[in-house]
Amino acid sequence: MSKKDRMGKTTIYDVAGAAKVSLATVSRAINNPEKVKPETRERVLNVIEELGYKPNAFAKGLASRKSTTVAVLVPDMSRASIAEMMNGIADIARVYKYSVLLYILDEEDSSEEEILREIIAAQVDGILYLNDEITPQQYDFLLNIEREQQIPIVLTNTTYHERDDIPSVSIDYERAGYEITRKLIEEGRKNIYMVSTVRKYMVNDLKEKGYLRAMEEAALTPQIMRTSGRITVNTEHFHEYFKHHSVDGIIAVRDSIAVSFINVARANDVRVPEDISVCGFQNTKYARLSRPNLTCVDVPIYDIGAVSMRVLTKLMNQEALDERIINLDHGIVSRDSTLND
Amino acid sequence: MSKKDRMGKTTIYDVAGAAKVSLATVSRAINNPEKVKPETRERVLNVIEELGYKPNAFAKGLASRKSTTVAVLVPDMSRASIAEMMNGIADIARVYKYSVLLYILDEEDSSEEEILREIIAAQVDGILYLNDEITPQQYDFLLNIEREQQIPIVLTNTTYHERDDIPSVSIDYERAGYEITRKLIEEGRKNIYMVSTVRKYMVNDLKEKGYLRAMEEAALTPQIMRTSGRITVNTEHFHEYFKHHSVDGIIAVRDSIAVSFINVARANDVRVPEDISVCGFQNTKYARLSRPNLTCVDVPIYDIGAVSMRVLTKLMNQEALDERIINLDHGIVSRDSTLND
DNA sequence: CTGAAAGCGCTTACAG
DNA sequence: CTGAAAGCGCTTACAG
Repeated sequence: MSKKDRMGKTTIYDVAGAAKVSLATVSRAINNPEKVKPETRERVLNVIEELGYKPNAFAKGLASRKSTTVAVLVPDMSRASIAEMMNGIADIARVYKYSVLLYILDEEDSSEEEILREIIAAQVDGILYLNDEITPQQYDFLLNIEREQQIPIVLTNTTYHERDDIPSVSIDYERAGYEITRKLIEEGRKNIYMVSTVRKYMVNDLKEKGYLRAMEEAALTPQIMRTSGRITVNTEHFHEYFKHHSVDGIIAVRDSIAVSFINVARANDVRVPEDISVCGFQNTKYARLSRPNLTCVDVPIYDIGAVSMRVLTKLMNQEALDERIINLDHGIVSRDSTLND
Repeated sequence: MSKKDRMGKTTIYDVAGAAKVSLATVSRAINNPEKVKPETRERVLNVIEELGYKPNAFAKGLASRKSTTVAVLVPDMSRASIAEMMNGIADIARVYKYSVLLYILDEEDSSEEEILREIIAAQVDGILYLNDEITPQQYDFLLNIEREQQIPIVLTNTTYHERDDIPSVSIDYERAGYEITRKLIEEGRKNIYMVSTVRKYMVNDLKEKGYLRAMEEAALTPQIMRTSGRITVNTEHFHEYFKHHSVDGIIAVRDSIAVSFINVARANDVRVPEDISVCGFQNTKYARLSRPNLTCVDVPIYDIGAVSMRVLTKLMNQEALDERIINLDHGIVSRDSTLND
């Protein structure tokens, strides 16, 4: 009988039998190798290899009360940042042998609370929370889960004001907003608008704050225009703007919004970057496919995912964290949609 | 003690005690309501509600040998199509109360086999396989899993030649390739190139087949250029092409490749669509952000995800399938990168 | 329609 | 360093 033929059906008893030890020893050889004599360990491990044995995850979870599973709670998956973050999360999860349960928040599906209950029932060891529209109630609910259920949580790519009750991994969006605004100011731009979203995302809030700070410092009038994320809606909205406002700088909270804006500008015979500087946030593929190429804040999305998963593993192991609000470094990529003297 | 305070810690014994029945009855009230007297059921269900009881997923999985969990195996998550498919999958999974375990195939991480073993150990009830680079060995391995482990599998957004041993949900990419090629031929294009990928994806293979069929039918010489998916590499590659070839039509297997091509064309003073028609596949955001807007095959990505999850639920319930190779309808969106008389 | 009991495949004190 | 045994929280024949 080849390995394949009973792949996955082998139990710990089979291994114990074949290795002529008790099942307790098999368990130890796997989970606490240092507690079993090298020869025995060797023998057991060989049998495991030979039989293609994989512990039954349910039995293990039930007995140990640990699942080696984490839940990742995300809003709409098709946002470019989320997908790339998942890559970072999955890679690190794999290194630390955690499985990833994916929960996608549905627009209509009102109840995030219900999903969190599900997550708890699933007995996950930790939660990665990627939703950056956090209300005070949601924050409290999360905090309650962390405290009562003893399930560690990490906020990924967002922070909640300055609170560190729940650790977070992100970049300093306020500073990034400030820096990119400074850049346009130094180019000599005066009428710099920030194009943000109608919906209130924590991260966009921070970008706005940084923008406001830079504008005020420079004694310029800040102007925030709010738009939906949808291309057609934005397009119309921007057309309207060109009729009624004079603008020479645009900072969009997302690359794709910046690209939409560039398209409308050119359709209105406004030259980018001669007449107007445009920049975005994230450094996605959109930025490189746009003409002119988009200047933007470079957000290390993959790393944010990876690091937050790493932080979560530490929490799950009861290890102490050096800092609870972790801001990774970001950059600014200067391309052709700004003046860059 | 409020509901929240022990959310998730309540066991079936607590419920049984409070409802004054045995745990067997509680279990039945949940899983086979018709087997318990209405009054009793009512009482039990009320207690469950009151205590905020959620069955422990591990105990349930261990005892029942069913996990109500499906594994989704995907290549690189950041491909636009994958993310959107996940939305469809997650929505339907939620409707049928399945949890989704996410497994991302790593470039370096050679061993897909190893991951599949993990998936089996996780005791999933079904597998959605979204990887469209299938080798004969991989197909056999999957088939073996389906047979030996009795785990239903569905191929999502791909098919394997014409085999239906493993059901698949996709669109008819061969036909789509044919149709989009016909479109350019009808515009009067003669030197139509297909830009495909270096790596061999099943779906791109099918697109190529359709392209070849249309070209041969029209007695035109088919020319396939293979490129990587990476923007910088493509850009250089395309520049080279303009020097040495005369081209008046381009069908790219992905929107983003088409957009790269448009950019290079314009940089070489080739007008789109006057001098050359360009089209892509998928109808992503790239297509709408590009200038000119990109004509492309419209692939119902969300639906492909949703339907394949639905098909999987049927298989997991031992329901019969009307057809094992399901091709959803696709469309062609005519925009400004082609002539569209 | 309901309950007592075995069993799912592990982990983990407890002895030795 | 190793084994016997209890227990994790459910499901499911089997009786009644």
